Amino acid sequence: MTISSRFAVAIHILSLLELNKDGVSTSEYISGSVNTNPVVIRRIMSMLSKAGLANVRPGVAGAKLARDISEITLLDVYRAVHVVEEDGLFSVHEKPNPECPVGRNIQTSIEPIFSAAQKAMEDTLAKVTLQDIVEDIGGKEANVCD
Amino acid sequence: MTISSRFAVAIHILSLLELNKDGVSTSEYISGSVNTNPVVIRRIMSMLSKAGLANVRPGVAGAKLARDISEITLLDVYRAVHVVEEDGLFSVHEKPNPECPVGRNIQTSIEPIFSAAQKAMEDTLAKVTLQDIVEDIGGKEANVCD
DNA sequence: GTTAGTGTAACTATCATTGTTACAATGGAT
DNA sequence: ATCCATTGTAACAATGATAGTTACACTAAC
Repeated sequence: MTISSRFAVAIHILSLLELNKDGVSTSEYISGSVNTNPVVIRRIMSMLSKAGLANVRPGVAGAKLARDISEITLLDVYRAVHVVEEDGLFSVHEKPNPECPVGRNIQTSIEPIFSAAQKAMEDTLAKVTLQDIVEDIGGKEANVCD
Repeated sequence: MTISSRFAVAIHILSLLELNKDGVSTSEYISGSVNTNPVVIRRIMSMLSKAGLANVRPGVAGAKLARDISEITLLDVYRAVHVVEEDGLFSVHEKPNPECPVGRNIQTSIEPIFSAAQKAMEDTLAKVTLQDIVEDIGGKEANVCD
């Protein structure tokens, strides 16, 4: 099991929007950098747009960041692309036997721990901004895709 | 996406082995508490056995814990059932365009962060032992499944 | 009006998960 | 030695998510 690459692609997209901020970032252009189908990009872009991270308009070529990259955390991106639901990282078997002490208590015993573990992961994402990524990626690279 | 319920079931199984330590915990018996098929239990038990957390023998009815529950962390269980590979919680798109500064750097920029986030989650699991679970579940419950 | 680009539905292929049946192998009970 | 409950595992089905693809309606810049 893995968390969908949608998340990584979304980070890629937003970083590219920043580094290509003076150019026109169409889904075609972005898909060339990500190396996938433009529709995949548009689907993710739609989620980013709904989450208020990027702006796109039908008919108008090119997406733009909706906020400064220093104000977008990886947690924002992660939530935007719906890769993991709230308290939904771990799944728990649904119908344990209520006749059994273990069966009738296991869910409530485990859930807070699973929840805390998920939160620890998400807190880590919250501490990183797109700016950190872009600095790491493009700080030394002068140009954008040819 | 969710982490397989194998993990939750494994915790359930091991907790049950503890609370039923004086009884005979066959896959049939356990499956009754988990409410699933005995084969599902045997499959998970096989992983727990390989990981040195439980002992089972072909032909001999009933599994037993291989260690004291205070010495088994949820991380041990999580690793045992292979729900997430090392550095494999997040997936990264595999072939970004090397011609593009973003494409050729995104993977190495993101990976350490993904790795740290995963580690934060796993560290949380490492801090909880089966004893914590069993105390929470069965501390007040006197009996085991009828 | 033409045209490039976005939005989205629909379909495919692939994969992991979970449950199921089936059966060989094991070892305790008799 | 035989019986038989149990374990170990292969094989298969059903389900659901993912990622890619084609197709096409809709939008707005020119």
